[in-house]
Amino acid sequence: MGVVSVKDVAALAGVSPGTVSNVLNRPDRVSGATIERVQWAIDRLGYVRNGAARQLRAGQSRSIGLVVLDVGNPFFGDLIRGAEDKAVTAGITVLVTDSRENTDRERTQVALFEEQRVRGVLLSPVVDARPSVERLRSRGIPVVLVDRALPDTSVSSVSVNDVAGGELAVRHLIEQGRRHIAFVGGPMSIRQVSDRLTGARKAVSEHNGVRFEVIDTPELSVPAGRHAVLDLLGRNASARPDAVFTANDLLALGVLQELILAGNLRVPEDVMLVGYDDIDFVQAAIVPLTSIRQPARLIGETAIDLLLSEADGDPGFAPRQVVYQPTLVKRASTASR
Amino acid sequence: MGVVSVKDVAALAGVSPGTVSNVLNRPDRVSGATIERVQWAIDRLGYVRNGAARQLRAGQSRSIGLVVLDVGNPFFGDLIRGAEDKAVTAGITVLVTDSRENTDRERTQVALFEEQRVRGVLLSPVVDARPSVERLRSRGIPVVLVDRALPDTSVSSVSVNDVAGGELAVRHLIEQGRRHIAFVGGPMSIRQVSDRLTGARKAVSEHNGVRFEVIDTPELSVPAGRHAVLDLLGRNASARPDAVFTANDLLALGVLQELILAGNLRVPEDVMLVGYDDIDFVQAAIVPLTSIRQPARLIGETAIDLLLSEADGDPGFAPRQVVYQPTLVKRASTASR
DNA sequence: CAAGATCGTTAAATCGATTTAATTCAATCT
DNA sequence: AGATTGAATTAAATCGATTTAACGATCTTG
Repeated sequence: MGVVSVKDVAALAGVSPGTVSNVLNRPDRVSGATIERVQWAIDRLGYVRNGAARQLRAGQSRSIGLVVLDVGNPFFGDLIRGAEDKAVTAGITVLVTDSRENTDRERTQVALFEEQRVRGVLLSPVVDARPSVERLRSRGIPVVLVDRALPDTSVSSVSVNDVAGGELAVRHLIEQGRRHIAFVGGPMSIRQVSDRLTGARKAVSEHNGVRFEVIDTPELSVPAGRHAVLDLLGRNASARPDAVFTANDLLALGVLQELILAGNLRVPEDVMLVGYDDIDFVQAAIVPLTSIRQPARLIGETAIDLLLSEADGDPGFAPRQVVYQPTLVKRASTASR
Repeated sequence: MGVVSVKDVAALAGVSPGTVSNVLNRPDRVSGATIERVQWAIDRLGYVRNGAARQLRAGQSRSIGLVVLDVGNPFFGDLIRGAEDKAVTAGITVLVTDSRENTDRERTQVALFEEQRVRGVLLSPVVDARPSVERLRSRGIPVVLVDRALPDTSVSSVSVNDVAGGELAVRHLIEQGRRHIAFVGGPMSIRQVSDRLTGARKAVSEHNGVRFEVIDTPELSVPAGRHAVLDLLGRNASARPDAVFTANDLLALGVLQELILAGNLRVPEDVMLVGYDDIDFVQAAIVPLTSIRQPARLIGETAIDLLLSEADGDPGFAPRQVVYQPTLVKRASTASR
């Protein structure tokens, strides 16, 4: 029993394997009566196409790969949904893997997609996208970078201006009257993090008399945020920042949590707080958080569009770099009385 | 250029394709000198195995499929991570798709995995698991249900006792002195939801003089939670529940948010609140939420273990149903003064 | 009515890697 | 020397679906 192939179906329907294939792929070339007979045989035997064989012949698969930095992060959850929605309408499946912000895993996963001869890859790269991009490119597999652009224009990307986001956040804090700002985030090897920091510095440099400091974290998580705060708690009021900008919302939630637990510092009175990503949860936080919003879903959708147009090989195709602008969403964590 | 195959590698290295394959798969059967020569040719040409061809011959792939109800939900994020961690150690890749709590999507995705001849499928079913399970089973593809068991013992599953979870939550509310409890959740077609409700009813029935009502929601999201509250806000104090138990944390966060925004009802004084899943964010909520914790990561890990042992076809293999017990995590939202 | 066009179908080649059975050649044994 | 063993390698078959070129049958058309 077990494996039912076209041959079996063909035998039962009394036709050749080629005809079965035609029924499946170009029914217009087959007579009505034959279609019915073949369909009946297919149902009878419970036949299911062997994807591997199909793909081997076709040379490419019907799926695309998506490598994200962290499936647990709701920002990527939204991005994935945007991508999937667009992909299904094109009859294509999105296969998701999680690189965990780890270069080795990213490499392994890209290599797997390469072996699978996927139609294309959406990549949210850990550090330097170039090696992975080169690899895929040399094999003729289209790549679109998400949430990150490359300096040159040879590869398509959909990103958000992270420098602008950092600027927005810190400028807002300065406008709210704060003069000692701490940036919490890391590792700096992640481009989004360093870009946001660059933006923050830029905003600081536009004003005189603003102190700025950086607290490096090993990862972008709630616990890392909590840990980063410990350093601040011991200081006396004059040495302590009166505002914190974090590289993402998870960190911000961690910071907030630890401040509340410590009990002697109030948000926003003593410390204002701005996060990044505007995930659903920040508006339900102990103190609703001001955050920088990125159009996650839209990024996913646009990325699929770019990828498919590149994969369909329009002769006049040229890589495009789409850059969305982030927006500031003000909430209680930066409200001045 | 484009496609480099074993043939090209073999030609350049001056050996037969079979030897190249041996170098790749059983290097012990090949002499040292030959290995080196082949490796050199592989590097030189940038050869990458064609997964489809490999799999066609092998009859099965090196990946397993995981269908979750909602990638955006951190509970599944943790589950995915647990599964991936276990899988990589076995050299297997996890392909994730999101059914969006939609039966048609689930069917499509299961069918895709079927075509791909995956090693096995981890399924978190929308409604009735049976059709999908039957299909995969009849094709000899192992299935493990996650976050949901089937009444009979013919299929492996890793789940959490949702009835017990509902009981835990409501019993706690009653012990805290509440006597009018509302359950917020839906759609009831999702087994987890109805099980939690069953547990809640059970706890209610063990005490005299406890009022209980059900507010049905169309989905398990923050907005759905907010919407569900609107009904309660208009009531006067005697008709209003003094405690709410929600089918998951997202709903609870929505409920909390709307109560805070409305302004006239305090948590926990006027309304106590218990959520479900204990996602990271609930401890950073405006009022840290009491919740029912499920060992998400552990579920993912265990599911992979069961799947692999079934796939490896130990002769003495029998399906196992692993049921974990949920635990109550008490926080401010149910603190009595 | 013969020559061509059309339609439905099929036989056979193909995609690329793996595997089995066969072959070669050198080393070991009697 | 002749026979035996063993290791290294190869030729050829195979997995299952798709596709190309060819075929026979029916239908047009001049």
